Amino acid sequence: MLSRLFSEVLPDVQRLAGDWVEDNESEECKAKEDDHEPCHLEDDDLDDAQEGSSRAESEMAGDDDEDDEAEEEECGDENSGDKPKKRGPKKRKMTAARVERSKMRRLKANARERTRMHDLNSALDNLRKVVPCYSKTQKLSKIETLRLAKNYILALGEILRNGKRPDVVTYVQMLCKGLSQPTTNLVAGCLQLNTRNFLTEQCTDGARFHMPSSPFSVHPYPYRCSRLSSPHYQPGSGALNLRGHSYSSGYEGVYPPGATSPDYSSPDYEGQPSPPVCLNGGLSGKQQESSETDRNYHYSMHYSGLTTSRPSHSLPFGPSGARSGGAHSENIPPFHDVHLHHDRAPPYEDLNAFFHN
DNA sequence: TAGGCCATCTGGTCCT
DNA sequence: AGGACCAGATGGCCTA
Repeated sequence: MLSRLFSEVLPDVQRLAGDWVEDNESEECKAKEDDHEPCHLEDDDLDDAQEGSSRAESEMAGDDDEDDEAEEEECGDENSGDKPKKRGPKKRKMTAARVERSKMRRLKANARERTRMHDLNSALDNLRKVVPCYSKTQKLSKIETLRLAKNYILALGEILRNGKRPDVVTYVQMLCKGLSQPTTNLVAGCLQLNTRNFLTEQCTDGARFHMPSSPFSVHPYPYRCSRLSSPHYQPGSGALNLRGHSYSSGYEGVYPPGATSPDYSSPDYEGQPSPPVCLNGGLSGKQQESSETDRNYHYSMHYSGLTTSRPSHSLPFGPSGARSGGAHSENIPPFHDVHLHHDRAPPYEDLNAFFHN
């Protein structure tokens, strides 16, 4: 909470800090003018910064008391011995003023670097929002976000090349290639949730869902995982293991819910959180740990402006967050705000149309 | 406590 | 000359 607040406020703070640095610099300039010293950085300052930063650092510690009279003093002491004189520009001692300027440069550079990293992170956040699984509370790590994004691109490219939709399992496998087990479980869990949501919606509500944007094909047979069909299968305990081809629950061979796709062609689309499917509800780990019969997950589904609640929705996935990891970590986030994006894949028809244009 | 992830600082390099 | 970019170091936080 604090960190989020901090991150939101930080840019402003940084701007303020930047102003502060600027102000300090100008104040410093005033001080230097008072001392008859030019406030602009001199060549030797740059030299100090570029060739002797470490030296500056070391001298920063102790030379602060040095007065400016010594500034023009050459470093003759180090050459006073038998050692041959060093070539190159003569190094000047770090005066207090130069140390201050060096500090200021460093502060400004730090602020720039922070801003740069924040920009990078916000771009990464935008990327998180457009890859198939998105959660505000359980963010994918940076590296996993990049891997998933790469897989997503490759999967979509594969769809384009083959001209046909992959089945869900294949799609999940493509997406999860190279991902860590927790992330694999998270993504697969998201996809399966999506699938199951659709089932529930359709069966209990008769809701009319279209899946124009789903890249999935109907699986020729209801997929049953080995674990599910195994007598040893314990509901709720099954970790998805896509790499081992052990899936904890059935991909029922249906389309996941499609949704009103955002206008990706819109220039102002910047990876807004996907509106189509939003899972809310008590899916936190602690709740799920309560009991087997308590695994009646309530969630609401936002779909084209429609919000419904569905009780008694059983999940074969265990609880835990993206960071929980572990052999049985199903890495299912609390689902307070999980957004599923795979339905954002371009409609097959659209892809074809695009292909033939 | 170890390991993963992250933010930040820092110095070096390259570019304009 | 200054900024962007990069990579290493460091310390904090969180979870198993």
